[in-house]
Amino acid sequence: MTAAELTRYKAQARIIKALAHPTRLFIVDELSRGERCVCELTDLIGVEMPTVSRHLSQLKNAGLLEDEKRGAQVFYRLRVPCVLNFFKCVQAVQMAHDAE
Amino acid sequence: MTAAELTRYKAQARIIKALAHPTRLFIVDELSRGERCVCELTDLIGVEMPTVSRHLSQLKNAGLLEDEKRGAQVFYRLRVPCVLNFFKCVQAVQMAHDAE
DNA sequence: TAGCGACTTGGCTAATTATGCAAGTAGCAA
DNA sequence: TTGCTACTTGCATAATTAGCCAAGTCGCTA
Repeated sequence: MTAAELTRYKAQARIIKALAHPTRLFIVDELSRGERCVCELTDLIGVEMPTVSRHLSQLKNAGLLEDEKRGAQVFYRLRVPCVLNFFKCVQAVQMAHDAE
Repeated sequence: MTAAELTRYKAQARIIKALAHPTRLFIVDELSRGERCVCELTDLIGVEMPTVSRHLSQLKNAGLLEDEKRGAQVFYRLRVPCVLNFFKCVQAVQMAHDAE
């Protein structure tokens, strides 16, 4: 693997890693139905708000979400809808695996 | 998040996590061009064989690869081609992010 | 301007992950 | 059966990640 390839794969891994957590998958799934503020997501998920906030930052830093402050609240939304295709493929993997 | 949802997201996260590493992305990319034995991948990647072997196990346990022993060698191949679509979407994320 | 609610960040700890070296297994060939 | 090559697994360590509580910021409203 060349240094250039390594750099490229690291950048890709960072994006995929942002999705590689149950809570963050839940967030993406929820945001596929429209924007949500941090407090709404916190209620839905059931962990402390600081934890949710960090998950959201991670997704945002990876380029998957964008945020908008409106008054005291911060709303997050999906930036790149194609990530939802991941779910379909993951299901295909699961079915192939279960049927082994 | 209900207990059932949590279980589902955990299972999905495990599969996505298997892809969330530069070396493992390289492996998937390489295997998209055909099966490879552990020694070939080891040469290409440039880390110790035990490390490559563990990355391969992780991908296999997630249901992404299958292996076949032929003589002293073990050949790995992609099991679910749709994971290659991930790369396209990841590129879309990167472009959207860079253009921000 | 004082106080409140919504959010982010700092600091810490526990858990997970990545990697290397060493040791073990399995197939083949002398 | 001895030895060699290909691979996996054990064990230890370093690095990363996830979570909580506490403290800080920012916008609104009394």
